[in-house]
Amino acid sequence: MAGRKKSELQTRSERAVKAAPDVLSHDVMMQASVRVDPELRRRSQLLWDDRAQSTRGPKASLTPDEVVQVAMPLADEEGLSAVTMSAVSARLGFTTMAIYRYFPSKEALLDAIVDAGLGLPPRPPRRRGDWRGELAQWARAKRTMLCARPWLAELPFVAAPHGPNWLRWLESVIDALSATGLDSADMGEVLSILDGYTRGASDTAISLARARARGSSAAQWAAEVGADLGRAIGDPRFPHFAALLTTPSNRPTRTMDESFEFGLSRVLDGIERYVDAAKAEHEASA
Amino acid sequence: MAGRKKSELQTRSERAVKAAPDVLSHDVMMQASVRVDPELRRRSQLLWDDRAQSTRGPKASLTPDEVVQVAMPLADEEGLSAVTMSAVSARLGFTTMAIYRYFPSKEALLDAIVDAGLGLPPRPPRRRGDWRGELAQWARAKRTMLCARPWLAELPFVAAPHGPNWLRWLESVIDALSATGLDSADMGEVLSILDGYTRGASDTAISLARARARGSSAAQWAAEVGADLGRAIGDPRFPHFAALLTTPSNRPTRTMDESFEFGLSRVLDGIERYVDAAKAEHEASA
DNA sequence: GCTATTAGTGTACGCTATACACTGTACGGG
DNA sequence: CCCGTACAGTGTATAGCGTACACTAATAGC
Repeated sequence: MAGRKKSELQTRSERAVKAAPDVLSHDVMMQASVRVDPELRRRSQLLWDDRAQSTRGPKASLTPDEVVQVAMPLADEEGLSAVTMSAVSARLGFTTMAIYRYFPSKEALLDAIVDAGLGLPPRPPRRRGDWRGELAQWARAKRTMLCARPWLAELPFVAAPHGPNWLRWLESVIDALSATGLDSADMGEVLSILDGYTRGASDTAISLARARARGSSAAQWAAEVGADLGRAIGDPRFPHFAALLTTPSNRPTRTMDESFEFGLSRVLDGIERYVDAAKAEHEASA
Repeated sequence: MAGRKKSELQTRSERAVKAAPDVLSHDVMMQASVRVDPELRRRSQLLWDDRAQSTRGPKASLTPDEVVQVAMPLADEEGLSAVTMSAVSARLGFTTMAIYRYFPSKEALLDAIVDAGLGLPPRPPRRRGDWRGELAQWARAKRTMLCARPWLAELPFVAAPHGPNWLRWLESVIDALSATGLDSADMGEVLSILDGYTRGASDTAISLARARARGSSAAQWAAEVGADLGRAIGDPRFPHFAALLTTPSNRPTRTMDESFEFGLSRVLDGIERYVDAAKAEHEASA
């Protein structure tokens, strides 16, 4: 902490990197004895520990959870940028600095808000074993959650500490994946495909919903996006895209939900093919 | 513009939404006559127009492009948060307010920086028609680009205007997709799967690279993430995840690149299956 | 040359996060 | 019992942000 000049808030994703992709091994994940950035460690701890061991002094009039429960509606109603320390504290009826008794920085508060915003993953069905159905259910639930809290998509996913709810979602999808019989490494990859698709598709839905709220109809949203995209028509640099815009589909138009389901099926197709192949290979060797 | 009180910067993704997914039809995209938020329209225009029709008055000592070309290294070197109006102007040797002669707001400048940061998509190969190979090449190029400019991932993808380079990437992937013979609606879905996977996988790679830059080894990154994730081990709420962490893989560990390739293959498998089915159906009906 | 237009400057404002010194409260040890 | 200590919440101050606005000075058309 000592000697740091710049605002701590800006450290969330400050340091840029030339990014040489490299080994991310399973084994290395298990080495726990390495020294870790103390600030990140602290933020992570705040998400997990119940810190209630103080005895002396006045009683706290709030809990960290109360602060989060007040801040979240603020984000829901007025967007993430409305979540300022003073706005949150005003809703609580305290001064701005009071919040710093519960969270050491806005960053830490946001971590908690995000994790609370994730909520709980869907309950597994009673009849287990249909991994494809369960993965689909998980993806639908996640998309619904992300669309319900669009401000989650405004935060850089990268480098945020992972709280209890984040881990619950992870546990949930791994639970479903366990029925595939895949190797643990493969499970990780499959998971990243499914999650990547789900988040991307949610972005699209959010983008539509947001424009809808801004103005009015889907038509207006289309006009806004189309204002960019429409430039492509007639521009010699974008012939295929222009063709895609102008060529009408010969089947009935899909709704957003149908689009999501369509893509989800393709994703699960790819996964299923690998699961089957892996199963066959496993049986052959046994 | 008149009467707006809040900082214009915060409007990028300000208005939150209850998000009822709905129709996103192809036809509605084509209705161009709808009224559009004038500010967004303005920002979009700035990305596309060459605005050089002034005649009277002193000559401009800069161009918008020069500003962007100075701002981008700033983001590369010191992260997105280092891109402040005063930092950019200082590098240019002008006062802060000078930039506002070229971009009406920081938002508009960021739009331009992002589009410049996207760069150009890969050139299509001479031998055309191998759509699977071309899609893979596109995804690899996009991942490389995203990893090289990790600050792109820090900006909310949602609702940003789409500039020329963004459209070039889109054109490029649609070009490759054209060889599939898919319906235009289907192409859109397939594209969203591939792009979602690519962006998600890039996030992971960035996260690793960033932690590497912050501290040192992959081991340290693993310790940071593991500090969160390691809590799961022994926690009764996360049995499957703990099992995944502790069960060693029986095959050699994948590198990040190998992981990406593996997932990419699964994604393309799913797409290929649909392409084949669609082709078969089309031939049957013809 | 006059004048309208425009590039860049200087100043000021409101907003942000948050450091720091303070006040008052309430428990635990004497 | 009461006093000292630890801690909750307040008040004030600061640095930095984006940007509105009034200004100066330079340019080109009439």
